[in-house]
Amino acid sequence: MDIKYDPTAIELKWQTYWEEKKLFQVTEDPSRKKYYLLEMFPYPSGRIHMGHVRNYTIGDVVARYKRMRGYNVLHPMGWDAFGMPAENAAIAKKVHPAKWTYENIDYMRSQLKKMGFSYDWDRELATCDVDYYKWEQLFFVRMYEKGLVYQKEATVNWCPACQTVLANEQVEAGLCWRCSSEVTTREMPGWFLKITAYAEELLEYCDRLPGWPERVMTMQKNWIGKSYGANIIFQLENSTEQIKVFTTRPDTVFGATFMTLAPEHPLAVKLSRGTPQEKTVDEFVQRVRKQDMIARTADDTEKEGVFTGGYCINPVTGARMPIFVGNFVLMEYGTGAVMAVPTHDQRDFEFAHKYGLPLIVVVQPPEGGLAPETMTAAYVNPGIMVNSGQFNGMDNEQAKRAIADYLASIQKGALAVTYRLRDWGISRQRYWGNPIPMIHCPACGIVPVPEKDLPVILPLDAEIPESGESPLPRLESFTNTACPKCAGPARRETDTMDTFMESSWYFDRYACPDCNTAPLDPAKVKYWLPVDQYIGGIEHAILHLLYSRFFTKVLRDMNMLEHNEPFTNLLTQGMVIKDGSKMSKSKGNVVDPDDLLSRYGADTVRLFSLFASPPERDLDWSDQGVDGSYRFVNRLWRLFFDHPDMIKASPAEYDPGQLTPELKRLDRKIHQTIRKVTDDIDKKFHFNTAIAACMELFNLTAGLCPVVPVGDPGRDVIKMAIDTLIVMLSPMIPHMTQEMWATMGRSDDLVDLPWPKYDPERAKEDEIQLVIQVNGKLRSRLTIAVDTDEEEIKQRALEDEKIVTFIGGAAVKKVILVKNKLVNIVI
RNA sequence: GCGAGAGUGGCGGAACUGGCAGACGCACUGGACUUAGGAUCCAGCGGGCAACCGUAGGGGUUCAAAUCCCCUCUCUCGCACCA
Repeated sequence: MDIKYDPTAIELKWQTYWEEKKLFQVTEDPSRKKYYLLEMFPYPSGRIHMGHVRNYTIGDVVARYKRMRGYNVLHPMGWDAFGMPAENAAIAKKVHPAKWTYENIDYMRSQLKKMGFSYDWDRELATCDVDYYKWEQLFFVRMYEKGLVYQKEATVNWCPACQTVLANEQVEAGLCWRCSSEVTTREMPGWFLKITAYAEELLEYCDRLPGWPERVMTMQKNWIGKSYGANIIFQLENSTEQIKVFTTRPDTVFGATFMTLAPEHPLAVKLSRGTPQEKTVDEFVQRVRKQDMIARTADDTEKEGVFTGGYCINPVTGARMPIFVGNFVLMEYGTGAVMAVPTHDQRDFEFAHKYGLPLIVVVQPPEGGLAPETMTAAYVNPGIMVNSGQFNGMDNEQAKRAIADYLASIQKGALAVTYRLRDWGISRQRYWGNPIPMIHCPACGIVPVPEKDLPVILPLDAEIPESGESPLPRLESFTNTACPKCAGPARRETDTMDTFMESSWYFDRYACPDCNTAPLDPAKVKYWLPVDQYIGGIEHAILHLLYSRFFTKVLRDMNMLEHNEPFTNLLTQGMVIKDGSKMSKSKGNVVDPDDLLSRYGADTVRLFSLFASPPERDLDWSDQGVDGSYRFVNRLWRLFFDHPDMIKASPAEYDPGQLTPELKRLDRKIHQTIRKVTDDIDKKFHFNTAIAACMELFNLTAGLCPVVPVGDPGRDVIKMAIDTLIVMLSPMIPHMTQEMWATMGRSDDLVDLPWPKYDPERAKEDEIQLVIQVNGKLRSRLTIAVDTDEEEIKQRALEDEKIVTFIGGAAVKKVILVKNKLVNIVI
């Protein structure tokens, strides 16, 4: 027949067919098991990159595979469409963020379609659509009513390049998560979501998500950072005021000899008022607070502090403790005040030495001998209580509880738990985002926009100034409004929401994208959610995944949905790298999907993305490797189209018992390959080994094809092998396999074909190459029938010519036989 | 520093529960076909002439170790003054 493989034509043909037939459109069907497969939706930056190609190819194979396994598969796609780059483009290219965004979406959608992904495009959504973001405003107002939203003046992370506030999660090692600029701090009002109200549940459920990678769970647990300890109250000297501290070491309170406050602590400056230290303290506090996040949290920043002039009283010893301000104490954690126990905390130890403060040992190691004069470092291991009144002699672990109880009895403290997790600051001083539906009234204060007045529409007639600042505060048509309570003149909030808000519930909305009476349709959400398999990059291990878990719980508590966790299984795929590093313009190692598509077609690109490495590992992009995949695809094509009899309909049934040995081998290989491919995809998503197995089957088939003449009954086995390959490879290379299928005159769509089954009997080997070892070293082989009698095997092994020479005259000490594997003769 | 993961040919990567190390692919070498080959097909391909040696290095357990245990080294990722 000699038909040249022309991927572009074939791919367009089938993509059009799929689209016109709406083959991937799905609806709820209670009679079938659903499977919700989701890949993280992209930011519409302009064009898709290789990371998307890989992520979405992996997802598409799983979606198509599950569908062939009989599931009703939901596989949607959309756009995370609010965000800074649109504003940057507006300045650089003089194009409105909306126009820029929607044009990008159009182009990227066409790219995804060219890849042949099986999305239900009818569910497509863009988060910058009013019909999407208006519901988020409703959530916001309801959360406000539930006390989960509040505004406060706070020290916030500020990215000078993005000119906006960042949440704690969005600062990575002191740098902005998006642009890597150094983050500074600022005092400003902002809106916060009370994610801390869910800290305990978020933590607890970490252990109930067995389908998540261990390391993601660990990162989330560490981020939430639960610590057990106690709060302890210290009375100020000559004052009724108190300082509360949190400590994980209540057992060491008898050794607390001074106090350290965060520079932001209200008492820090107050205590020095009217003392000789006033000026020093003010200067110190000012200096530390001005430092950026990096300098302040860097490893090598020296611990320093100043005396405030104030004292407090140790509640158990009555000792007078000087109060310091220290640069290493964080206002955000605990209470912003630390009781310092220099003998049992390394930081306090160093601080005490620097400023000549007293040391009292209160936990003595089992071997004893710990004394303040000879200590070179804090002792932080377990031990026996000393210098601690009635607690002396107690094991220090027990003393934690005992001392906390004692403090409670004298009303000076209690057991306490503290989390590292902070509330989520969601205010962004940006234009291209979801407006926060709040109104500031000079008379009534903060008033939420009533639900009936929602949505607050982001005005599209705004122009972004050269400076990059948000135009909203100066846009009077937007800011001027009437107070919903008193009808007096009022001003709209001009901050917009963090774009992570939109990505925290888009997966719910996919279940009911057209619902226009409510954000979510409970019945549809109940059918589809939670997501069975979520796939995306590890870079969202905390950010997006933690926020989404939080949102799910909030929406659950608003009775919008019923499940507790959004993603049952999570696959974090590795990066696509080239020449040893991540693809980037500056390195000049970027591979453009469009180039690949025009040169090789989608099937080859998909195949290589899957074949080059298992999904969770980084993928090393290799141009020559792509050639290899292209070669395989061509060989498959030719084996089919170069043999006219292959093109004819289905193979006839044949009796495997009647086959020649070599064809029987092929029949066996077919069944073994189905088993292997099914296992690899189902259990581990290891497409690379699944494809390798298909290649093996192909190689065997192609080798046999010329030696089994047309008309020979054996052709049916060959035909069966090709048929099976087409079906099994169809999730990976859907276009060409469908073309081959149709060429055979078959009218079914491969996506709806049942996944092939294997016959375990036919997959069984009847002969085994048994390995014979002498003292654990390979010396000979023996071909035996499966399940040959053990004695017979031993006998034959010992009689083997090579083995006889190896053993020589030596006495055989032992013969170990591993069934159907090997014989090891020990001499 | 703490925590997690990884280290296998020239390269990407295979190897079930300890049982033939290197599947599959790339690169490379030789050959065939050819005006030509960056197409295709066939053969070879860890090192060593060999005995043998080989899964980062060293020790151990075992009849048998890439796989289990101990020590060391290297790389990647995460956390990093969290009281």
